[in-house]
Amino acid sequence: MSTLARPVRKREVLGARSERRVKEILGVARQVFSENGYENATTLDIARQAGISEATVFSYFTSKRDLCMQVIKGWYDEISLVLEQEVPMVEGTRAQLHFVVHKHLVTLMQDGTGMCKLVLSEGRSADADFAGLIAELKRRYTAPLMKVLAAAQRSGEVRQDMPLPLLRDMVYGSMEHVLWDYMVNRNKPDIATTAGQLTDMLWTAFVPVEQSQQKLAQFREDVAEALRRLEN
Amino acid sequence: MSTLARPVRKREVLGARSERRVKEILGVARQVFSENGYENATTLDIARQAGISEATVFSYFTSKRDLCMQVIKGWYDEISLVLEQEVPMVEGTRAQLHFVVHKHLVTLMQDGTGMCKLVLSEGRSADADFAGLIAELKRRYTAPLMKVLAAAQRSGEVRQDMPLPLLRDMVYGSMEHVLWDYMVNRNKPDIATTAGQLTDMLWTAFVPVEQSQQKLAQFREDVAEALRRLEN
Amino acid sequence: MSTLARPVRKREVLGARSERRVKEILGVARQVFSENGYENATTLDIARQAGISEATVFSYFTSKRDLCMQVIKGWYDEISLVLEQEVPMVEGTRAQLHFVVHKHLVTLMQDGTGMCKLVLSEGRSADADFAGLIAELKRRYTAPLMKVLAAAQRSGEVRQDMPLPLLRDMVYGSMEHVLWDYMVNRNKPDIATTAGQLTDMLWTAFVPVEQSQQKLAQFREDVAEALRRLEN
Amino acid sequence: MSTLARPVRKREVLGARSERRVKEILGVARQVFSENGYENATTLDIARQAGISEATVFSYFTSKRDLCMQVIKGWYDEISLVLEQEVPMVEGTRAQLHFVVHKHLVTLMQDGTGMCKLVLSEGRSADADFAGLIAELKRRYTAPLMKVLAAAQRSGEVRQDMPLPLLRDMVYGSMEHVLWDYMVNRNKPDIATTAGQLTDMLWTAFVPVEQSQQKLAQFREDVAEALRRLEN
DNA sequence: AATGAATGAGCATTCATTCAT
DNA sequence: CATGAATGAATGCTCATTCAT
Repeated sequence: MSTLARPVRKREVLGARSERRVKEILGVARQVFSENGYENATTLDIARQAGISEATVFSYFTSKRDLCMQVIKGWYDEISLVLEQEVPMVEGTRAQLHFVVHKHLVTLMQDGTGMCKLVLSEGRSADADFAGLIAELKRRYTAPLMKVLAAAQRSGEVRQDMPLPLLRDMVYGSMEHVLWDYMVNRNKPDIATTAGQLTDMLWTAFVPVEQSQQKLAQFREDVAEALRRLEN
Repeated sequence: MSTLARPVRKREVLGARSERRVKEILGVARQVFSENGYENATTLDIARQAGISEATVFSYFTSKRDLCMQVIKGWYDEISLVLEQEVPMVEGTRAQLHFVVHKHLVTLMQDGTGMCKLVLSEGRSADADFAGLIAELKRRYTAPLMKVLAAAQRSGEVRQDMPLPLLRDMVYGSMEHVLWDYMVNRNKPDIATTAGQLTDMLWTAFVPVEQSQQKLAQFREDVAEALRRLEN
Repeated sequence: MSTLARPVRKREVLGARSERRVKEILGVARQVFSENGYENATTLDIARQAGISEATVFSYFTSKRDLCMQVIKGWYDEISLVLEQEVPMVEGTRAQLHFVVHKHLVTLMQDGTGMCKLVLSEGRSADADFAGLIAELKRRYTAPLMKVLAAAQRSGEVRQDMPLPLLRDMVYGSMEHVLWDYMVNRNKPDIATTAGQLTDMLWTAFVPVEQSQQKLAQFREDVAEALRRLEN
Repeated sequence: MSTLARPVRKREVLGARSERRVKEILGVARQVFSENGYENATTLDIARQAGISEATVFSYFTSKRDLCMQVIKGWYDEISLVLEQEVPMVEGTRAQLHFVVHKHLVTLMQDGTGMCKLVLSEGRSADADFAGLIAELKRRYTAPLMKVLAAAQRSGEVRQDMPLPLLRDMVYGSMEHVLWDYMVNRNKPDIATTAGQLTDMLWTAFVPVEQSQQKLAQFREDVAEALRRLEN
């Protein structure tokens, strides 16, 4: 099942020209895969759009699946790198959350929804390797925000009674559905506005409740206590 | 809406036996499609698992696509019906939100997430009909909650400065990611707990900020006033 | 290969109701076959248009091929019968030729070219039985004209230096192409006019040459003889 | 004219080897199609007989239909070219008619009548493209004779009171039936003889009636006059 | 290094035909 | 007598992948 150790001779040592080729192919493949999805994209299509032969594609990548995985990995690496570098430059937890949300929406929206579809749809696949890799990439991609939220939880700036993964799911899940809506219904919302609104609500949800309902509860407790004393 | 008018050999469902067959096939197909996705599922596989010939499958469904659409529709119809009936029986907006969240998680979790995958993956598809149908089904499925939230917005119980679709996206998006997590990492969370936490945060996010704070302030004011009078 | 002696029980003894059924089916089948050709006609289509089930069709006819053969035979029988009865009622060889030509064109043209196509196209088929039957039917169909021409040849009214089959081929071949033209190009000529012109030319071709060129040749011979004598 | 713009895997013929392959396949296909007719010929059969895989066939031809069309076109092109070149080399209208008739009979007879069957049978077909192409090819094929006849009509050498298409139909229709006879009954006539007889009759039918009779009368007159003078 | 050429393995779909009821 | 139901056997067509040159 695993695609290791085939007796096929594939290029391993990459010269400068080779490297350029690889990038060329990856570029085209990203486009083709994101436009058609994994199953409906064809290696021929990729080769033709890259101006090379199918055989050449297969001399740089062991299989269609391999190529697709590299495409996805490349995309994640790029965007992850950006987040890793830029998130720390933003000050304040809320601002960082906003930054991540905004960046995510902008990036996936401008990509024409292609990569979004690809990652979301093909992220599963019966193939375990595939799914595993994606999970790992996703972990790296969401790490910057996770770090921020974790720290905020430790400092008490964010609710501590909620599991961190749940917070993450709320952030990325919400955005994903927004994007999905855009993809399917083709009605592009104003990114800045949506990012603002989303951040607003998310932050409201994340902030410790003692600042609102919990405080109320506490106060209610105090009053109850006062009443008890009073009755006595 | 778009089925061709060819002299199709498709049987109209008439007798009781037919109906059973259709359900049988739909059942198997749901399984196969949700396990492998549309593209990787084969009609032969479905036929074999149903213990019938491929031809028989095609005598009840005009095409693979048709079959898949009916599978998805059937699944949505089931769950939509439940929601439509039960949501109104729950009292209070927050409780209704909690009910929907809990139901959704339970249903998809116990379904092995297969249908979830299928719907999410095939929701796009190059085919317009397909995507259109799914969009419609989704609309019906989310309608009960949407009604609740809309009413709550009108009554001021829920923030009015946020677009309704965004609220919906937060609810369903968050849940989807939770399920995704489960699917990929196979770590099944406690559904009741997760549903509670999610509802908690969502509700916090939805409730008008001023309202909760105002309420708090008002309450504090009232109590303070009462205390003053009492002490006097 | 031959379709004899299958253990299948087919209806043999036909009651009055059965006979009606057979005719009904044959009527519909003629339509369907002539509209779509043998290969593209389906037994389902025939059954549906006859308002019965496929199974019923197969209880009256052993196979699709059988049905088609009977259709063709029925058509030929009808038109042959007419010719056999009416041709002798026309007086004069030329008039009889004209009658046959006109009848043939009218019949095939009004039939919407369907049967024409069917007979002409499916007349061959890899099946020897099929082709054999058609040949026989054709023989009967062309017999009336053949008789007329044969008699005319014997009486010297028609050239005797041409094989009778060749005369027949000219008559039916010419007409067939005229019909073909109509079928493909959809430009319907005036039947009466075309029949007249065709008869005119055919008759001119059939009439003994001594009445024209042969007479001339004879005359030339005479003159040559005279010249010879003169030179002597 | 009507080939789809899908990302077809069809090879463009480039090298010498490709060209050979194409011809190889076309050769086999001509055989298979003409033996079994379009519907009963299978791509697998063609591939096997060509000693290659089905996939290879489909890499040179977009579809079965495409392949068949090319076969027919190829055949027509060959024979059309010959006629276009050789007919003008023959002198005299009658001789040209004879040449075309003879050539046609020889060609189709030696071809085993397979192509004849194919063209006749598939000339219609529900497919408009197909029928259209064949009509065009037929037009080209019959053009040389048509030109000859048209000129002859203009010069008065051939009857002007008959539509040109009718003349054509008589020529090709007659021949077709002769071939049909051969095909079905397997009695091969002597081609030269048949060609002569057919030409004789056709020419008799085409030549203006008055002309031949007038010529005869004129000739008789002239000779009589000469004789009178001579005798005096 | 690059590719033209070839293909094995599938897959959805069709349809004449059978048979239990 | 009629048929609903079921199917075996084909068939056209696709595509990732290999390999000699």
